[in-house]
Amino acid sequence: MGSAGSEAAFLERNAAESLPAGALAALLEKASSEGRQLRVKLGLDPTAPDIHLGHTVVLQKLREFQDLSHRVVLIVGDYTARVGDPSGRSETRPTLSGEEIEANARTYESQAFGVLDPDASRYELRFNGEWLDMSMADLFRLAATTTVAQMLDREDFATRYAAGTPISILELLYPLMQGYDSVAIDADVEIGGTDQTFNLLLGREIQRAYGKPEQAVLTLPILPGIDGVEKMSKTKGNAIAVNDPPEEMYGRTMRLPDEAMDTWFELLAIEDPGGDPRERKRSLARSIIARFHGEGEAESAEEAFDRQFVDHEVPLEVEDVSVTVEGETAHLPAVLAEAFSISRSEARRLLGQGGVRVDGEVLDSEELDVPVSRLDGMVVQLGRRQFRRITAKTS
RNA sequence: GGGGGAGUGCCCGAGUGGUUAAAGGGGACUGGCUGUAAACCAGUUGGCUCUGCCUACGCAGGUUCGAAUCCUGCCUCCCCCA
Repeated sequence: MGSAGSEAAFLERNAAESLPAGALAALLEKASSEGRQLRVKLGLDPTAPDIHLGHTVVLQKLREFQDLSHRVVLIVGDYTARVGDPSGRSETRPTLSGEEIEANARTYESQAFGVLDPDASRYELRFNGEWLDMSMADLFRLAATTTVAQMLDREDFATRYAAGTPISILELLYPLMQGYDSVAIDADVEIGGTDQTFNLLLGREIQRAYGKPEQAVLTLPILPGIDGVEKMSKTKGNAIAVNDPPEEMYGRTMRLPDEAMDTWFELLAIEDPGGDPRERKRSLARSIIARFHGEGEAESAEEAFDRQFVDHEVPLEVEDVSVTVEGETAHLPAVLAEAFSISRSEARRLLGQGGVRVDGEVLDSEELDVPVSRLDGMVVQLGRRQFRRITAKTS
């Protein structure tokens, strides 16, 4: 099985697991001998339209399949999203309207095309409402495929169950719906992070229950966020989104702990130049920006970074804000609160901690009322990395 | 249907009538050091017209000079029994 074997090895090289063993190679072989494409599935959550680096790890893998001329099927979980909050206890996830989901999906899609090949012969986008809007009878059939014991095999369910944390029936239904997606689109392969292992494998069970061939499962390691520990996610604030501005990408990458660099280089498939940690990280940052914004942007982001954090100068581009003042004196807490969208109390705290600068000079926390001329047209720095150019506007 | 337990600040988690804006930890933020890394040191982490005032311990009432702490109703969750 020569080439199919080496293709499998290539695809599996940076994967966490390829299950069951040998299945992927066998599928590639079969596809090649039958002259057909493999259908490679990825489900996505339409509540989070912005793609971050963590998503790109999986997308990159899909791209590799495409480059081997297989077909990627992205599934938008519009139906599951409309049902509402799956994890009963996480912050109320607003149920989205059809239009919002559609819009999110399109945003996601356009961002994903930064990595994926949009060619229609190798790409397909589907909404699972197409088949999940099923009758009770159909749901019964689906629900009968799996036992509670099987569900409790999943580690997070088992943990939560043991800890007495609520698990809604709806949540138990989610893996089933995801598995049914594989039935509906005849998935040959499904890809996901290692945290999806259970769901992906359950998809096999469900396919079998419906008399379909079982998909191969390829899991990829989870990319840690810029805290270097937790899974990258927007809500945890440790993500770098592919459409973040270059300067922000650069700065956020530089905050990555050294220990996480190896993982990032490997999972993002960026060449590691070696050398001292600082240079490696700078190179990592440039490569990330180059990938999503181009070489030129990478250069200028680095220059902006050096200017701001190595030379400690005010950035070239600073956001302008106009702030309302009364008369000739400005009340600092009020001005800062308005300019940076924080509370006045927080502004006072920052002032007291020496965290506010005007033109590089720390503001005296004793004087809360200053002449307007001291602020008007000046660049105010809050903490280490927030800058605003203030324009005073008399009310 | 019955019995028991629980709901505290961004998160976890102490506190069972008074000096509690609420211990401790985590996270986050600020300052120092530095490579916007790690480690470490110091501090902050409800709001405001800020040497004080207001609002807060699931929700709504009540008892009391005084409640997160006691009582009543409601909501939510967990466990056990049927």
